Amino acid sequence: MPLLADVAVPVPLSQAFTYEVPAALAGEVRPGARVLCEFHRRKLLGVVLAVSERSAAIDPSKIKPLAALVDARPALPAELLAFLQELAAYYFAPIGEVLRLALPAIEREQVRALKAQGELDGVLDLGRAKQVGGRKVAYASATDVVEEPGTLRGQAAAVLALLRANGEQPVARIEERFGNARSALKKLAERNLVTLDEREPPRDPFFRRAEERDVPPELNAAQAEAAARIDAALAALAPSGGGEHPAIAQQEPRPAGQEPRPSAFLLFGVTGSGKTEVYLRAIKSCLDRGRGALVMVPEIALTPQLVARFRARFGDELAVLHSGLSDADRHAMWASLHGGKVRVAIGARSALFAPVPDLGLILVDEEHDGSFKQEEGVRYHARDMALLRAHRAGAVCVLGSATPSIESVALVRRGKLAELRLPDRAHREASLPEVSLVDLRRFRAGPSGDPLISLPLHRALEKTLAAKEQAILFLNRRGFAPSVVCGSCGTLTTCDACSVALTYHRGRRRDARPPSPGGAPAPAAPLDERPEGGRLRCHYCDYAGPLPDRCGACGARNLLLEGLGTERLEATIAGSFPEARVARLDRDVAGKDRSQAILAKMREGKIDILVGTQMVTKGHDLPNVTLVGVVNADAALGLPDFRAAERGFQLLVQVAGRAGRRDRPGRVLIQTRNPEHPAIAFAAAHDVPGFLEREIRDREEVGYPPATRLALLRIDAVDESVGRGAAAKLAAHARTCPEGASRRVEVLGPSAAPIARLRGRYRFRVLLRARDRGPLRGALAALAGLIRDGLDRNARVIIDVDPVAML
DNA sequence: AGCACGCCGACT
DNA sequence: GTCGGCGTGCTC
Repeated sequence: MPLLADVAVPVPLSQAFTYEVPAALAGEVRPGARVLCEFHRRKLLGVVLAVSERSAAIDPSKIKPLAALVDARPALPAELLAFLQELAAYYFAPIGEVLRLALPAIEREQVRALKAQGELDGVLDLGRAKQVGGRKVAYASATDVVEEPGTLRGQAAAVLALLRANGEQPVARIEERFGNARSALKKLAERNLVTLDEREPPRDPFFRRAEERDVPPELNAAQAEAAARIDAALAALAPSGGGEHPAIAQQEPRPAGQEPRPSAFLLFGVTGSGKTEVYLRAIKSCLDRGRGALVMVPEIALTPQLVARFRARFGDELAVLHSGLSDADRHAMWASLHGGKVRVAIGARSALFAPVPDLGLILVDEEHDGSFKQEEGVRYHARDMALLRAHRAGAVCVLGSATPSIESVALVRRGKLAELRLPDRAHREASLPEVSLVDLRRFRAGPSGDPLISLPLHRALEKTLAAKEQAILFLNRRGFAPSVVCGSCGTLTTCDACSVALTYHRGRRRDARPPSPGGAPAPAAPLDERPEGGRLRCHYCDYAGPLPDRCGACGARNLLLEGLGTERLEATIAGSFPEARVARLDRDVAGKDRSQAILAKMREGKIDILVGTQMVTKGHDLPNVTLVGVVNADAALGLPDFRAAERGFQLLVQVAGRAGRRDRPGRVLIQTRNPEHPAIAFAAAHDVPGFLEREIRDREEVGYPPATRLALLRIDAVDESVGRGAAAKLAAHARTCPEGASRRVEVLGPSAAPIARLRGRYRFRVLLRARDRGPLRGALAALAGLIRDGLDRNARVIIDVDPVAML
């Protein structure tokens, strides 16, 4: 019987493909290793899932041999490989695409080896795989040979002197100083005065400057209790499989139902209660037991300050994975984990796939955060998958938050997570801020004239400035004016490709112009008063264009800029408080490092009022901020999404947590037209458990998660009727499949998506809802078949299991 | 996805 | 008369 390998290839198909393992590679091809294989007249980089001696299940004449082995040692350890396969099955995602999430770049060394075998002839790009490492750099160093006096001239003499003085140098560095030093070096080398050699430059995958080690602080009682419970769970883990080489020892997943005691936790701790210190202790005790740990944080939370805190405790034991990494650095991080040199990884969503050796602990900080859900490609939820990976690996998982997700709270109630509470702020003197609601129906506009800057908010800002303290104004809308409306016919200017309003962005900052005196409540500025150089932008596609001078529908020259975005808020505030230093923090002003720079200025007290979107919510410890104003709390609550209240609540609590962190009491003003809304009322009362309790009951009532499970089919097509037809066909199929027919799976729709057109494609949805996961999976399997070969090819269908964004 | 094969319009 | 449009079939 032939030796056959199941290989996943990077195509959007869920099956693996069978290849024959050539005799020459028989002992070396192992699961998790990358291979080159011919696939439909192309050569692709695949991953071996399994190898076995067996008779082929398909026509043996179709089976091709593997072309080459790329990894001597499998790139994906068994634990990770098995986890990825389960993830692919869970999300009905093509296995090849899922594996790609976890694969490292190819080392140039490997490429060279393959070229030598002639296997890369005709392969243009290795399936877009990045290449790193193995870049040889030439170094020059002086020998002990002494030159004959007077034989060296000018540059050669200077270069030699430099090498003798400073020791070995990269040739490139010498060239920086001496132009083309190459010829001089060649001459020197000929006379044996210098040696040249080529090798890989040493790469320090970590930060150059060493972080000073900290001294672990004393824990308070709650922290100590939490740390002890996590430690007990770690102690109960199966002993690490690692002998001499912990990274190579690969652990078999423990059979289900054999869990001795809780191994997954929800760490529910209010802002400032010291969750991070509990994480640090947990990691320490995990490392002490010889196992690796993985820390996941939301995208924006991975700041230098946070990393510094971890590095202060773990030094070079820490691999930091983030989007700003170069390919080479990313690979170096990957390799140091894979090789077992480093056992702790910290990163955002994608760190879920880090090859942490002998995984013993996964921490998910701010587990409620929406950025853990990947919203394109493989739509996985990193928090859910963290629980799965930990479970499979026989590791402990800790989810932490001050405002836990309803899902996690439900898991606690079902006994799947053990709850750990940190009820107090770590610094006792820091008290919770005083929250007051401003009912916008009852309060008029303040002196600025804008109804969204009420008199109480205006007065509070004045007071804060007078006390030389800082304020944050939170507004969930970018741009200057969120909508542009014709004053004559009322037509809203929308994007040509998307069915959404275009936002007016003023763009380049001009001097803030004071509002018209007398404070006329004019949310809409007349056309001729608006600054030059603004553009209309679509926040959903990349469209940006000039503001037309007349209405596209009726031709009237009467377009009005309506509503308030962060740009306009910044300008209005600057106009109303000319003595204050006002800055803005949103996606438009903040490139990667800019936001850190703005927050740093804030921390240094060089800003008095910071205006911004979500980004200000996560701003780290800003001790002098005593006022937080939520300009329009209703904006987040009105979305057509069953999670709108939950998200709004989390946002309010998080933003309120920015106020008054040290000795100064903080104050939070929440402006709303709906003060009775539970999200607002409970946030104002600092009553997180109360909100969770109520929200979980509401979800049960309306039959949404966590009371039920959802899968969303998103259908889109350039042609509206094609999309509509495909959606109808899918819905009909879902209703007639066994699970649909028996009503174990409820089918809602088809319906047009809330954003009915996006990037030129019409969008439809079909929602599947079930009490249990099993039937839902059954229905999805049936639909996956239909999607594969029963639909109009011009319609795209995306299956979103456990959807978060319902738009 | 990609890449071929396969049948119908405007061009050197 | 060809070059080339993208419809659909298939990939071990």
